[in-house]
Amino acid sequence: MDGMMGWRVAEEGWRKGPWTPAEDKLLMEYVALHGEGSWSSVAGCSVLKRNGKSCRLRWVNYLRPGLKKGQLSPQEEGIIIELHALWGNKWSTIARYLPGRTDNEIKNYWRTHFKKKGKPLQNDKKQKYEAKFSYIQDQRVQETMNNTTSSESEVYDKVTKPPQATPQETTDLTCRVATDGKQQPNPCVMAQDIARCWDIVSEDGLWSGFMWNPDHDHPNQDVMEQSFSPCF
DNA sequence: AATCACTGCAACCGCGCTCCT
DNA sequence: TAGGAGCGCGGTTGCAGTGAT
Repeated sequence: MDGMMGWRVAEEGWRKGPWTPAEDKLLMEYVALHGEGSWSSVAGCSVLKRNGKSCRLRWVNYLRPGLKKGQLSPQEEGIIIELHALWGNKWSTIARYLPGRTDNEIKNYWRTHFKKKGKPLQNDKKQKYEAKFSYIQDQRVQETMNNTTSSESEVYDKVTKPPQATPQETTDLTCRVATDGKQQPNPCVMAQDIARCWDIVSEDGLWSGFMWNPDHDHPNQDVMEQSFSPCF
């Protein structure tokens, strides 16, 4: 297919370009057998002529169980707008708050719908959201200032920046430590932000439902409910 | 019906971070 | 502590599909 599709022939014998169903099957069998991770060993353990990087990308973006296919809902669109206004191009971070969606998908969606087009309505909406989120961030800075001895700049960093993988921040506003020891954004903080923003946005009639409607199935519903329930 | 332009999306690339030796 | 390997992330590329002319 490489030649047919016009993709370059890979160096070192690796295949590149679109994946075939047979390759997908091989990769799924490999993951079922060995689990996720250890992507560099895929080539050594299977007949797949793909490098580890390619395998990981294919798995994460297409084969992983629980992935949502199809168009993003208006709710998801709203979440992306909000989180992008807050964090910028931290696609993987944003993706954590959209179960079943990948960073690549969100990135593509943003580029397609908001960066390129620049439709007046969408720009208006985005500016509106950004203005309101700026207001919320200011409020949170004031609240945090009242509760800590941090300098204003430090507080702004905590409130506005995406979570960084530094141990010091694992107990701060934006991070928590997962059971595997890795830092994760704290969904509670985002829930509060989004819930408050939700109130504001709802006033405008821009959105029409709960952000993650419990009536809607999604693969990580238990985790999401567990994460968000203390905040609402 | 043919051609062109635009859009959406899958996949690749390079860089930086983390972990292990 | 330094260096290498592996992994994850963000940016970019290129193909396929679709609508407009």
